[in-house]
Amino acid sequence: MIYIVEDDAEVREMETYALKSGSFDVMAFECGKVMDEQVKVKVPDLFILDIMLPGEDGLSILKRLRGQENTKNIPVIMLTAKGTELDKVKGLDLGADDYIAKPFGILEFISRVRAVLRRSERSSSESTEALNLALGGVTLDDQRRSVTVGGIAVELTFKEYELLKLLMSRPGTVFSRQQILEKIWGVDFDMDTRTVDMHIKTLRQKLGVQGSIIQTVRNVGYKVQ
Amino acid sequence: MIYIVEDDAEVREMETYALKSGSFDVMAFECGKVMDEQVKVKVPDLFILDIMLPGEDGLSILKRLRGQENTKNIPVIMLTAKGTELDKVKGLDLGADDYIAKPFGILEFISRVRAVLRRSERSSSESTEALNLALGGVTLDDQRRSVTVGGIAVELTFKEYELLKLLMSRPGTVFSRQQILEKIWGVDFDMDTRTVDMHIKTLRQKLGVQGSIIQTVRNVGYKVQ
DNA sequence: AAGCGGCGTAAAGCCTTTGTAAAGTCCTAA
DNA sequence: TTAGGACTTTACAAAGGCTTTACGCCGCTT
Repeated sequence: MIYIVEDDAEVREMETYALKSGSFDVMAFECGKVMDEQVKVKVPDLFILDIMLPGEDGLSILKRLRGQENTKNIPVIMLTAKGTELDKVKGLDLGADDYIAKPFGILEFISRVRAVLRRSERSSSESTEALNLALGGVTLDDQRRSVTVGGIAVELTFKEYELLKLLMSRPGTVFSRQQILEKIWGVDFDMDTRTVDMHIKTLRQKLGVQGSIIQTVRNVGYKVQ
Repeated sequence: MIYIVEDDAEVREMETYALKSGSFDVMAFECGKVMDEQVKVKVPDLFILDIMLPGEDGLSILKRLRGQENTKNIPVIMLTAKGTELDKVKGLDLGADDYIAKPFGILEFISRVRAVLRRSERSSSESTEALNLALGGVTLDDQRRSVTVGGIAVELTFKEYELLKLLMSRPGTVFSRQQILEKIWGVDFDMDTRTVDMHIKTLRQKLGVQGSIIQTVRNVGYKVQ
């Protein structure tokens, strides 16, 4: 969810339209005051603030967001009119995550929103990252994207690696083929394929003697243990 | 190396003496202008700025340092005379790493300098600085910005060098094209481009037989090993 | 025991990803 | 302004993984 504060109705609708067409959830507000109410209800993933606003300006809103515990780590993109103003604002460095000068193209706009969200996502999940799994003689180092069996490195392809990582992330838990397809392959998949079985097979093969840690649960799916 | 800006000669010598006795390298300047010349020659590990200065004051210098690419991540300690002034300055939060109120004891001074440097070192240890890498027959000297293969110097362009440096900074770790674009090309890159592949190609070419240390990880990115 | 559905395995074609050359663009220095 | 180098894009070739197809085996049900 993205919250926008922009006083000009036309610009506001353009931005909303652009982001929605980029398949983001958007709520737009005319001023910071109105947005504050909504922030109490739900904290968004990103704020987009116009700098020039009647009443409280964007910089002031930014400062306030940075001061509140629940919003201080939410990324903020500032929008500003003139190039000269942009430099000045950047120089202030009040902790916005990006600055975009008007006028801007829709594609650039979406792309920079995406970039900020991507960075924020990564930095927030960095703590969760660096999982280092070990089970039996099998180890998985997610930093290096490497797998060893009994200390010997094993080369896995992309799908094989993702599959093993998924299974090892929850030892003992059974994953259905449907779940596996959704997590690794993505969304819609007509459940009439042997692809998962295929990759399970090559995985077991490559894991050698440890291949038996991957167990078939008939009529349900696969698990490791 | 620590740079100090302090107009009072007596205080300046006291500070210099204190730090030298703490086995730091120090250079002291009477005003920001003089220091600027030296910064062009070499960027220090820490700035210590007096706030009250004739001409350009310390806060202004600080703002300038934060605005320049080569100094924006260098820690800064601000020195100020009165306790009341100290609070005011702290409140401004202009991004200094520590504030010390005069008068202060030599030991406290040294210990706080040490603390700031320690913190900065830790945070910058992962943001690759001044690294001297070697891997296989490939060496990278970041001081001289030179690369050799089997002892023979190889000429790299800017992007090629940055790319190799990034990859070699974490041998074994896979970098996605997206990550590479963000780190070397800058932030807002959401585009679909083969530029990275291109530079990988020329890099491998220039590294000759050692080109194979750069490995493709299909569907993920590149790594060196 | 036979039938049935689920699973294992192998091989081959397809399709996505990557390598590479070459043309094009941008930037900088003369 | 022009020339040169660095960088980027384009287009096509090559490679490799992914998916499908086909068939055999196994366990469960009837």
